[in-house]
Amino acid sequence: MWSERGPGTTGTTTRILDVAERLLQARGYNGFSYADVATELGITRAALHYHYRGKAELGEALIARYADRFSAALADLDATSSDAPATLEGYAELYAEVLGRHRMCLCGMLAAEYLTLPPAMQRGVTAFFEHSSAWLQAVLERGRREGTLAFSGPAADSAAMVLGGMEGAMLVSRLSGDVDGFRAAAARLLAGLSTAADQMTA
Amino acid sequence: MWSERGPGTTGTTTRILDVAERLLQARGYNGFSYADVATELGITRAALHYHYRGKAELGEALIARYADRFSAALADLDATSSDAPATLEGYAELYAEVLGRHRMCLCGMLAAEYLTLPPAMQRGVTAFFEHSSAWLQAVLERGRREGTLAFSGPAADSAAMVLGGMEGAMLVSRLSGDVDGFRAAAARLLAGLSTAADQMTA
DNA sequence: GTCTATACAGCGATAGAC
DNA sequence: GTCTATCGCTGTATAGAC
Repeated sequence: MWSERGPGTTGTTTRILDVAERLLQARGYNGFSYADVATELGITRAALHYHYRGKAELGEALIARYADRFSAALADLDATSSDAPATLEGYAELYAEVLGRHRMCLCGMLAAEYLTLPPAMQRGVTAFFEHSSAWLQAVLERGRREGTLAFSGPAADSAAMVLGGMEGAMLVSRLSGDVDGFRAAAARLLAGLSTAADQMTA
Repeated sequence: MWSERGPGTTGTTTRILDVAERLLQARGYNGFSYADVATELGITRAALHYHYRGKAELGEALIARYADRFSAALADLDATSSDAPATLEGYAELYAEVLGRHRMCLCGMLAAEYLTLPPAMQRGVTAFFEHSSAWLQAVLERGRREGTLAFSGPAADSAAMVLGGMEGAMLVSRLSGDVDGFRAAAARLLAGLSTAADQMTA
């Protein structure tokens, strides 16, 4: 589970990030408070300010850690997937895992609240999507070269379709908690890119 | 423009809804206040409470009006489109118009904040997506019967793909204000459903 | 229908003791 | 590293005058 912290680090800073991350992914940046985090950890708001100067700094740290973890998961997909379609299936599964824990993608959530975020957080969110989009474009172009993927027009357009499709399917599926519905929608989306014979029967 | 109010009704209640709607679509339910709406209208917060008992009631009214307007736009597409692919293109254009005004779909925004919403608003959001999904399924099945659309598996899966794809592409495109990018991604998504010869070159 | 005035809870943040 | 205490601000909401 790329999205879950192992039992490795148990320092206060890590525990703060873990609690705040869950609250942010479930309720949004404007939907949780320092008090929520502190109460859950059994400490006071003032103690939180020792670790993170303010909510904005906490937010920046959350984006940075999430982006690093996601980036590592993408690199792992590159290293272990047999071909481009398998890479894309693995990509969809990253989102499915998050949704299975009743959460929204952290940066997808922040994208909705974008106009209310501190500038540094806005930059982090933008960078996350640019990085994801660039990675997707590379996968798509590789697949087209390999002959395992087929699509017309710029790879950037199809990358935007896949990225947006994952975020949006997640956003809507979370309302009913329907992870299987998400997987089915994601599979349909990717089937439109595949050259495999089962693309119409998958 | 289905998403824009004409100069017809200029009553205070309508003007309140117009201002609050724009704030909600831009900043989210937890991202604007009664004071924001009142200030922009040049009245006090207390006056707002005369028209809407509380923020929750205002939110319910916003969802109801938006859902009605959207529903009417869908009915109009049914009545005026030549075939299923044209209907889907019109559907995508509804979202493009909203995005062109630098807004997120009202219910897509509320989907992100879902867990923080009053129960009555949650029901409204759920109903909006169920209605949209049912409409999309009907369009897809009609297109498959007509031979203008091709997809495998339950229509519900492809409907979820289209619905989620629109919401997500919107969510991400709004960060950079790239309406053309949205249109391109939406076109790629719909191309995967079409039986038309230009689906690989559109 | 809109105002002033006010109540009260919650927020993020800081100072200073331990 | 965590506490208590407190500040200033903003949030929603209400009472009562006009």
